[in-house]
Amino acid sequence: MGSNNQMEQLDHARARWLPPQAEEHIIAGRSWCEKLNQKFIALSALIPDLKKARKASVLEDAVKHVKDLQEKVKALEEQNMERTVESVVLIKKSHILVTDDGGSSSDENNLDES
Amino acid sequence: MGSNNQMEQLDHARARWLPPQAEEHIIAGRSWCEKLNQKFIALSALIPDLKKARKASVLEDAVKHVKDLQEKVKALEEQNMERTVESVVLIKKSHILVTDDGGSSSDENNLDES
DNA sequence: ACGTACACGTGAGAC
DNA sequence: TGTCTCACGTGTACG
Repeated sequence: MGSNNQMEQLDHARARWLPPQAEEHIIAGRSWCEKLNQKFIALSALIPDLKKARKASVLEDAVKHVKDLQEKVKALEEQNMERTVESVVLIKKSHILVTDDGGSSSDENNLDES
Repeated sequence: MGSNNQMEQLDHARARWLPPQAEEHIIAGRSWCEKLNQKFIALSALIPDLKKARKASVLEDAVKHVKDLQEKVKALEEQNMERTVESVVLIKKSHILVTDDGGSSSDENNLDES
């Protein structure tokens, strides 16, 4: 039988011969891909309620989550400022009550709480 | 020009003929890749101080940024709780001062400010 | 000249 | 079934 040609070597599993340089290129490409995948996994681990293990979903949900967190930070900062103001107002009020010297002649110290 | 054989078609720019099915597969693969790239861009737009426009950097810095934001949220929540407690204490104190019924019979209302 | 980063073609598997 | 998703090989470009 005359089947001992090159085709015998490069059959079922892409085992064809390559110059060592090209093989390193192949390995470089593969490990780059694997590295990216690890980072995808690392990112997806930080995202709550990740439905689908798809790359597109990881990126999409990462965007949503970052936006949510930034909103949350903003809301908390505002709330925090309110609380600070409230404390200051209360302290001032206490001071007024303690020293008993406030509010009789001025109209800007009309402090009401809701 | 007598060179109108198939070689004319598949010359310099991979313009070889393909069955329509395979061509759709090619287009599917390409648009999937483009879609991912758009999401990469969308994510990188949310990340401050992104040095390099590399996919690996986007994923890495996204992880860092999410962690930073989560820490920030936690810190703000704690601070907010402190402020809330402070306000409550001040309100209670004010109430005591106003109603003037505190401290004489109970030892747990010993509120001091520093 | 070598390594890194990437887009695309493509085969395979999932749904 | 046809579509979607992905890993990998590979050509290309940049440093």
